Amino acid sequence: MPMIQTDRRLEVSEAAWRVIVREGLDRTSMRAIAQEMNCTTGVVTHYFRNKQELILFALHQVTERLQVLMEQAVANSSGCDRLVTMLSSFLPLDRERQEILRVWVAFLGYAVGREDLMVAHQQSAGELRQVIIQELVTLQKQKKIRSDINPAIEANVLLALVNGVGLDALIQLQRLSPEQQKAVLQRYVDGLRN
Amino acid sequence: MPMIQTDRRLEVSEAAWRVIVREGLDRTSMRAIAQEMNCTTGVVTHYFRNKQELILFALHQVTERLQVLMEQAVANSSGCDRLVTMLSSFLPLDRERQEILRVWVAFLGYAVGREDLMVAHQQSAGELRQVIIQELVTLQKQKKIRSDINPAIEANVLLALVNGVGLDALIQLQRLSPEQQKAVLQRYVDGLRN
DNA sequence: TCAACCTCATAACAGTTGTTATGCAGTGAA
DNA sequence: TTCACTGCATAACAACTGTTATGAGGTTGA
Repeated sequence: MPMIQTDRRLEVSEAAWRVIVREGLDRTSMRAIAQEMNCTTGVVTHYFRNKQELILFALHQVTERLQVLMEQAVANSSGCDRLVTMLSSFLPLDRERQEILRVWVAFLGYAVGREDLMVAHQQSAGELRQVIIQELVTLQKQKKIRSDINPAIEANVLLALVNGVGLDALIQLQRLSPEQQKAVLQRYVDGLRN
Repeated sequence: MPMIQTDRRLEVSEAAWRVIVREGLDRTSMRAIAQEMNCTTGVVTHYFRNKQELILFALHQVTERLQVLMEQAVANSSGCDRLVTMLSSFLPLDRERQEILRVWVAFLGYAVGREDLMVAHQQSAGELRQVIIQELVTLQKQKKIRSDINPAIEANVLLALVNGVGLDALIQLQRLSPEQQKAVLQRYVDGLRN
């Protein structure tokens, strides 16, 4: 088991992301990734035991980057606004979040029919859900949101809403504008207020 | 150009669906589909010019089946209940709708990085959106829902909600139960009432 | 009967896939 | 220096991919 530099693994993973967004996940071969890095498959196979490991690593980066975005939101606001900002991390409001969404969707489709990958998806989704639950519990203690709200359930609904709005931006030609996306989220959260 | 029996094409398409759900879209090869039908690739290539055509046909079946579900809803209810029933077609409440959702997600992920397939997705999503818009316009004329609602925008939000809730059932281990899914939809639509 | 056609099996094609083995340049430690 | 090890290129492997050509059996209609 060689000592492995995380930076280099990240480089491979990011190259994989670019190929996924540009060509699609099923056309993201070892050779395509290597070419994207201007090197050969030797690099890819050196840092990842096999493709499965690479895929899982790249998928993990989705959650990683989403959590970074959410933490930034936590730092810069409070109350219900903070919840809205956190959930905005899932909306494709800028180039970065659009890319995250596309990669996420590509992996999700790829996970259909592959139980192991779907489980990995469920785990990362569960982590994000926990963050939202925690936030809802806090808001409820502060009496910022209604007491009849069940945080565990409401977290699912909130994530469903932002994921759905994100998908809308992907699949609808007459899609919601970024402002409308934010407005939908804002209005729904306002409905939770005390 | 041979005269082609639609029934046989449907058989191939349905076999493809089963393979997609069981094995994943990228492992759904011509040979796998043929094997699912207990015959050889000769059948598949006979009824479809190439794989692209097969994929598009199978994707079209998603919209087809969703529209059938929605039409059944239209026939059996009226008012806001009808809207709820129509939108319930997108929720994975039974085996059939679960299968539709999985195939839909598989195709969507497959469409990332393939502009032509994404456009096909957008077209079918647009069709479904039109149905919802029409229903909202009707409800508004009947003064069943608020007059400040913009049907064109609200259709996106409603579809985003049901798609998001559907995804929740796929990716969350602690997912919303079918009853909770319906309740979320019902509560949101109630909020549109006059 | 015979010819046209639909339906499908079989086989071969070139290209791509993930994986593995091999080897070479560089680096740091002994 | 010598030895081990990292980082990576190269090449080969079998398996699998979509596509295409060929032909056989059955049906239909003249």
